[in-house]
This record gives sequence, structure tokens and C-alpha cells, in this order.
Amino acid sequence: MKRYIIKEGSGRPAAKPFTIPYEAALNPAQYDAVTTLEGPLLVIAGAGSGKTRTLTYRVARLVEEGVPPSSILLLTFTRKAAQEMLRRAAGLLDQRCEKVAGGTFHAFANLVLRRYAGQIGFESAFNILDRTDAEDVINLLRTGMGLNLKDRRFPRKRTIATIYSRAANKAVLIEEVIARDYPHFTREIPDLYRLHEAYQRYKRKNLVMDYDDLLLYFRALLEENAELRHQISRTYRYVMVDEYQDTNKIQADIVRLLAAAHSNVMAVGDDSQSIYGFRGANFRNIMDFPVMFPDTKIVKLEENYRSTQPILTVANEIIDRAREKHTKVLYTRKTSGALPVLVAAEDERMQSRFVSQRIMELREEGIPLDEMAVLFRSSYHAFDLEIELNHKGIPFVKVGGFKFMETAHIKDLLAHLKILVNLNDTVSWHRVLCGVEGIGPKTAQDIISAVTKSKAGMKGLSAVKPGARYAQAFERLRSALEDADGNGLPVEEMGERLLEYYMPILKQKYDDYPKRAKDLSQLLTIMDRYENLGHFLSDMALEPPSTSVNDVLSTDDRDEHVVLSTIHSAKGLEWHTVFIIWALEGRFPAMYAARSEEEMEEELRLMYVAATRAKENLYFTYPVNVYDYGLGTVFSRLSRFIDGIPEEILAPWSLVAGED
DNA sequence: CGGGACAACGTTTTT
DNA sequence: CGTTGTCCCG
Repeated sequence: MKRYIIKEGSGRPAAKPFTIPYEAALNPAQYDAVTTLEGPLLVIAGAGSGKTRTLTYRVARLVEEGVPPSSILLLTFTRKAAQEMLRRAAGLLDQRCEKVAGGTFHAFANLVLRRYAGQIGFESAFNILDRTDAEDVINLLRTGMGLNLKDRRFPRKRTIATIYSRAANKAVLIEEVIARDYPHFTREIPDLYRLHEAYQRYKRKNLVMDYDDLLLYFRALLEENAELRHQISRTYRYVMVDEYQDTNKIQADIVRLLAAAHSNVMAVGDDSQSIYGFRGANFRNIMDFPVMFPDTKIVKLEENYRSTQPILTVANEIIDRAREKHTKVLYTRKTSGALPVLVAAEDERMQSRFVSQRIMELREEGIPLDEMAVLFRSSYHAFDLEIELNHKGIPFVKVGGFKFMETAHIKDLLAHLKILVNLNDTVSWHRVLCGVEGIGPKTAQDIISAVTKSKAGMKGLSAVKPGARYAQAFERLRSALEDADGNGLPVEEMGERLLEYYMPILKQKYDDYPKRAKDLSQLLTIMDRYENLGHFLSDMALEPPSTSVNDVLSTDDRDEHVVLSTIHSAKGLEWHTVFIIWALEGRFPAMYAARSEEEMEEELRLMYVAATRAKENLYFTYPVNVYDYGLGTVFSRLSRFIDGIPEEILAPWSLVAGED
């Protein structure tokens, strides 16, 4: 096999002039990473150390060296991150950079699997089960197996899905997950295994994959088919992986296999910022990278360009408390700046008021709203603040937590579309049929069997003899589906037909249907951008619109707004001013984290990630009095991650009551 | 068998 | 607080 080795004097035109001034634009470590193009490379990139910049320049460099963009693969945590980097690279160099293949592991796996599904006994028209779909399947199967009889305390569908997914992502046995995290379900292990087998069978038979399957099948494809592995590996001769600390075992395997033909892999990550352990991510992947690729060159980026020294000092103080020692020390040249502040508010209302007032004051001082963010551990922590911001008329977007795509009405409409792509998608059928007045689980099951048996595709619906109670409604469904299914309508039009059908159901089901109807027409606008229904559906599963319903409605991206975000969704981002709310025991760290030391360590890293998002101003706030369901109002305790930080580096503020 | 009404539960982060 | 499970009536 032909090998490409690009070295000084290897036949390439030497001393090629570059249009981009790499050396001037980058610090020595960054420059080193950007110009090391061949062989395994591990970049340990501290928070704010110009990781994105480095990746961006490296893409540009590769392209400028003459590497075809289509042979570069950039794996990132979100598609947005990849697009942003490629857009910037294109800005540095030219449009060619936009042609680089980029996206998430899941999206890339999806892409490859669509093409080679046949190799693993699948068809390429598989549908993707999102988390709730997967739970629905499990629920259906569980009921079918009689595992929900009431004398048992069998885990809920959500728990079951979590157990299966954790086992897959951590590459351990189901019984190990149960022993570790759910010992009280030990006696259900045999049934959980039986159910798991049924679940696997179901997915295969009905041509659906859940998120984990995408990775597992992709890995299997690469592992078992040497020829294909080399073909793919040769196609993507330069692989870059961002956020490597948040990859799991399966993803690490995939990286190894993708690099089989060339070992040109660059992994970028920061062990202090590993926050996806619950998803099977293991920051030790970073340490293992040099083991996986023995000739790995390691570059550390330790100069922070984002934050002032006072902010960095507090951040370092936080991460210093980690049990696991980390690989680098950050420093900055921005030596001056305001001290981070710790604000004790009387209660949640006061906390919200403080944040919103401070936002308005800073706005007065000329800080744009989009340079401010409020971060929190869990989505619901922001509810009260959302009310307050609405009240004061401060525009905001909320990122993370509640999913637009997971609202019932969106899922309903998508289910109708999914069966157009994959008739075997029983859960979607189930959802669609149960929406028909007069059809319940039992009748739905009968109809699905009849359609499947007829083997006539959508026409099989005509073979069903509906009961009198629901005949009329059923006929409406039948004609809508056949209409939408019929000869090559544009994607958006299929949606329109089905929405027309669904609208009366929506009105009947929900009192707030006007709002939901707006969501659905919003969805149609998104559909309009697609030529292929399957693409639309997999995108909705893999890269759904990330913001909440309210925001999807206001499409003015240019409007200035404060960002409210979970810390997980704030990864990689930065703002002039950052508020971290609910910095108290039980919330942050979350109560559940007390279960194990690893989880507590991850909470600590989460706090570190939050703090290092700030460029100039950093506020920690917490309410002193907290309302607890059972106990009424109780005193809170400051988060252990913040408690004990000296006043010289974290200024305590007390709030003075004033008029609102 | 479908569907509505009510009780109970547990409550994170995301592809 | 909203979802999930259960019960009972039509």
C-alpha cells in the first residue's frame, strides 16, 4: 500500500510560501500543534488557551499544504462547533475549508452507516431512536413480556434505558451497572437481560438504531471489515478530534480504527474539563492516547487568553481541590481585573433580582447583552430567573435542558413522518395510531400487524378493516398518509399534508394548542431546507435545534440577548460576564453526586468549566434560604467547591435591600 | 378495550 | 411540577 509521508525534502516543493502568517498569529506551542501534520498528536489544551484557534489554523494549514479538504475529518462535540471552526478556517484561507468533513461522532457514524448498512445486515433506511423513542420501545416490550405486573418493583422505562445505555457506553456488563448504581434491582437482573435481548431483536427487526447503536455498529463495521476500514481510513487521511476528554471507550476505538491506515490523528482535550462521565466518557482516554498511538507527540497549551488573572486564580483554586492531579497550570498576561464576587442572596427571588439588576447595570455601562451569561447545574434552576427576566423585559435565550424536539406535539408530527421513511418503525406507528380517537394500544397493535402482514407498504392500510367507532378518523389518517407518501412530494409538503391531518388532533389534545401549532409551523420551515426526508429526520435526532420552544419562535438571531445555559451546553463558550447561580450544596454539587467520589469530582470539574467561561466578570450567587418540598424553608450551605476560598481572591457581597 | 381521572413518584447533564 | 402508573367507568 502506498504511504504518504510528508517531510522536509520528501519531494514536495520546499519552502512553499504560505498566505497565512502562522508563526506570527500563534504562540510557539500552538504553532507547534498547527504545523505537526503527520503522525499522532495529543494537544492538552487548558481552558481558554486558544484550542479553537489552533484547530482552525491547523485545518487551514492542511488545506494550504495541498491536502484535499474532503480527506480531512474534524470530529467535534456539536455540529455547530465544527461548522464554526470550518467557517473561521475559510475566513483565514478560502472556501475550500468549508469542504472539510466535520461533525459529531454520532453524525459521522450515521453517515457511514447509511452507506454501508448492508454490511452489517441493516438497511440504510433505518430510523434513529432518540432517548424517548428508545424508552417507548422498552416500555412496549416490557408490557408484552408481562414485566410490569404490580407485585414487582421493576425499574421504570427511563431507568432501564439508562442502565442499557450506560452498559454500552462504559463497555461493561448490565449486571455490573446494576451492582454499582442500582443494587436494589439485583433480583431483576435475569429479566433485565431478557428484556435487553428483546430490545436488541426489536431494533434489528424493525430497522431502528438508538444513539449507542450508531457508535457500536460503526465500530463493528470498522473492526470486522478490514477492506472497508482501510478504504475509510484512506479517505480521511487527517483526523482531528476535539474535546477528547469527553469521548468514551467506543469512540476511542473508533478513532483508533479510523487511523488504521495512517496514524494521522490529532486529539485535543483537557482532563480538567471532563464533564460527560455520566455518558460513559472517561478522561483517562487522554492519558491512554499515547498508549494507543505509541509515537504520540504531546503539546501543551497553557497560556490562557480568555480570563483575567483574578478569575483564573479562583478557577485554579477550585480545580486544585480535585483529587486527581491534572496535567497543566494555566497562566495569563491579563494581570489586572475585577475580583470575582460571591453573592449571598436572601432567597431565590433575591438571587434572580440581583442577577437581572446587575445585567441591566452592565448593559448601561455598555456591555452588550450577548456578552453576558447565566450558568447553572440543572435546567430547572433557571425557572425563577426566567420569570424575572421576562418581567423586566430583558431578552434572553435558554440553552440546554428542556428539548424542543421532545415535546409531545413535535414527537407526534415526527412519528407520522418517520413511518413514511420506515414502515417497520413500530413505535412510531404506535404513536400515530394511538392518536386516532377510539384506537388504543391493543387496536394499534392489531393494525400494525395487519399492515406488516400485507407487505403492501402504505397501501397495506387499505387492507385494514377498521372498527365502527374509529372508522372515520382512521380513514382520514389513511388518506393523509397515502397522500404524503405518494410520488415524490418535497419534504416540506409532506409535512404540510400531515400537519393538516394532525391539526384537529392537536386542538383536541392540548388547551395551549395555538402555541404548539406555532412550533409545528416552525418545524415546517426547518423542513423546507431539506431535500430528503430521511436526512431531515436523522438531523432532528442527532442535532436538534438546541434552544427552547420560546426561542425557536423568535428567529431573530441578531437580536441581542443574555444567554441562560446549563454548564454542559456552555462548553467551549465564553462571555465578558458570567453568573453562576445556585452555588450551594445539594444543587451544585447536585444531591446525587454524593453517591460516589467520581461523580463528586466531575461536579467539581463542572464548576471549573463554569468559572473559566468568564473573561472579565465572574459572580457566584446562592440563596441563603431555600424552599424544600418536605421541610419548608431551610438554611442552605454554600457549595463545597466555593466554601473556604479566601476573601482576598473572592469578594463576598451582601445585598442591600432597595426598591425594585 | 379506550380513555379519563387521580395518585404517586423523583427530580441532571446529552448524542 | 410534570410525568408515569393505576384504577375504574362507559
